[in-house]
Amino acid sequence: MAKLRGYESALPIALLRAREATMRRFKGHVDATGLTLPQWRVIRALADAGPLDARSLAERCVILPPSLTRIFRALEDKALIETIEAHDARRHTVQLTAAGQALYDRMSGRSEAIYRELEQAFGTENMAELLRLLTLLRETAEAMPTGDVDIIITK
Amino acid sequence: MAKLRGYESALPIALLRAREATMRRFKGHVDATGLTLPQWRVIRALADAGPLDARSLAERCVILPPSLTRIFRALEDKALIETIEAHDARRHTVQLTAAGQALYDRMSGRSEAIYRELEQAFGTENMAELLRLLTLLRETAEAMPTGDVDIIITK
DNA sequence: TATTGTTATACTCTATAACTATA
DNA sequence: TATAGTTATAGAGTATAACAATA
Repeated sequence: MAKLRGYESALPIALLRAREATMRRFKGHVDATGLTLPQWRVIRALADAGPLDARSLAERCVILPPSLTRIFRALEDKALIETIEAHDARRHTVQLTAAGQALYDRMSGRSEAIYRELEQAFGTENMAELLRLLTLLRETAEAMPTGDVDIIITK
Repeated sequence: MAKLRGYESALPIALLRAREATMRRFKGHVDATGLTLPQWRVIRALADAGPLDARSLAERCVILPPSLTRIFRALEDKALIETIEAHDARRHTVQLTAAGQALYDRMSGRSEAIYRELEQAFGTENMAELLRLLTLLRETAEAMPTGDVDIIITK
């Protein structure tokens, strides 16, 4: 049996470790808000895109629906988001409150500074290329058949 | 206050989403072993590098020490790893058992096939470049001062 | 009937501090 | 004294299935 590529260069692990090393730089900054990282992703996604429903947030923030339900509750308790009524009453759509937007605004300057520092050390071109490849990889993987298909077919 | 780069292109989020999309392809495969993803990372790291102590595994597998203690217990209960005595009795060093190696061998062929399929769709050059950049990013981030320094200094 | 979320439930991981053992 | 792990503990996320409400 052939040995797998070296552990260090296995793709999912390289992604995990790169993320861990990067996040470490932002972590204390997010901790200071009293939010967890998934909660912060929700705030940020809403700041970027405006009101979103649960499905969109679950996908963009990589959070499962049951977790998202709890996160909605936590963020509404903190008055950082609020539910708005949608045309389709099945959809749970939320948006930032003024307080949520203010929190985001306070954070964004510092986040940007951390990012610029990292970008400078890593190289502007490297960063641009990495972001391009990460997006392309995601789109490629999402476009591929799931691999569970054969199980479904054999039923 | 300047708006952050778009949510989609934020580095930690791009890393997370790329990993999620990639892992989805391997997930069912790992599930079939009855191991969790962190447990599987430990098996794989040991298969790649031979006996390792807790500190090395925690770092390579991105697992906190308390989690690792439990994972050692779970994998020893399954007889996939075993503890070996080290020169420094403080160190908890483990290695794969024959059963652990056999499990890894059974998995590696299928893992490699999934990887090749993804690599083909993504492009061999893209994959090589992405892995290079991920490693460089991690090394760059790890080499930078932690950013907590100013807090320490101000005390 | 299909879709959108929520609830229920069990398990694992995260995270921090305190503690034990060894060097 | 410093280091390596483990234990303790609280909390959050993961994951699946079952359910409720709406389309």
